[in-house]
Amino acid sequence: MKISTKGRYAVRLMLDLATTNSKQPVRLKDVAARQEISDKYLEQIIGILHKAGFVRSVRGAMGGYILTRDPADYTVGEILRLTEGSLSPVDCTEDPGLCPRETACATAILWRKISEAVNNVVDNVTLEDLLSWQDSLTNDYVI
Amino acid sequence: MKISTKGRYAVRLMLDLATTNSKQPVRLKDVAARQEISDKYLEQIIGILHKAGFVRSVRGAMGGYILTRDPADYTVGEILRLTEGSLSPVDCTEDPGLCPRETACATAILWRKISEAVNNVVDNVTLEDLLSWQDSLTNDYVI
DNA sequence: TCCATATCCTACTAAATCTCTATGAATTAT
DNA sequence: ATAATTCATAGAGATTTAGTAGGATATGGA
Repeated sequence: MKISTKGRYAVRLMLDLATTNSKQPVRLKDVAARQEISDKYLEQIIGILHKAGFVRSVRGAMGGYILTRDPADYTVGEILRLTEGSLSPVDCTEDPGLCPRETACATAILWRKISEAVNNVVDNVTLEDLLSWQDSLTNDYVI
Repeated sequence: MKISTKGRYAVRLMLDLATTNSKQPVRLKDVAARQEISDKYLEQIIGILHKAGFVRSVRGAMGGYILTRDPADYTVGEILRLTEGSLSPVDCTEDPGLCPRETACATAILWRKISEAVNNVVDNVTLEDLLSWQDSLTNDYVI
């Protein structure tokens, strides 16, 4: 029941881009350094996000990546589903006909409830929410 | 983000015992046949449940397993945590000090929200709930 | 033009985890 | 004694995870 590094790194990567939120492309190497993640691994992950149109890339020297939308317009759910696949705890809730026991299976109702609970969180948290949480954490609230 | 067969089978196993709900011990072989699960694999799983006191065992011929409590007194959360380990999507929410970024990490708040959402479901669903759902599914509701 | 700096692409791999299977010992009703 | 059952542990094949490695491609600036 774990989210793999791929999905977690994808969220941190997107949050990092949202944090700098510059019109200038951000180098992946810098993100990797700030987030302390292997840059080669991040390359693969941003490739997925790029292919899905979540980021725009600028190739060559002085290149990098830029968000294509406003941070408020990315939900964590999109990012996680893209990189992790379905967030359902079982496959049978996704794919009707997968399980012959389907119609009589009480546990399927349970798995669906879990799935809905997870979706309800991730589909209602945006990168902007993460940004504001980040602000709250880093500010000392000293008057 | 999947629950493994171990956890899912454990729930189905416990639900099966709750369904027969007999004072006589239920043979694991019968559970395995009904649930179409490898009986040797189920042996391992019930071993965990037995060690935790969730079931009582009767050894030897005519032996088997019996629930130690009323179905209403088992939450799915207990069963899943016992067999799957923590249901948190990341380890850092469980183990303070695990991650050096802890205090400034906005994503940790997200993971905690997901964790809470999952726990809120599984800790509020009992075997008795599963039993009643099962009844609704198998009954035709023909008047 | 040439070079340094980026992204882009694909293959590979070590380690862990998952999902059982296998073997046999211990226990008990008949 | 025998058959049926739980109990304990080892191992194995497949899959997934979490990266590495090695380059090809594109671009800004000297």
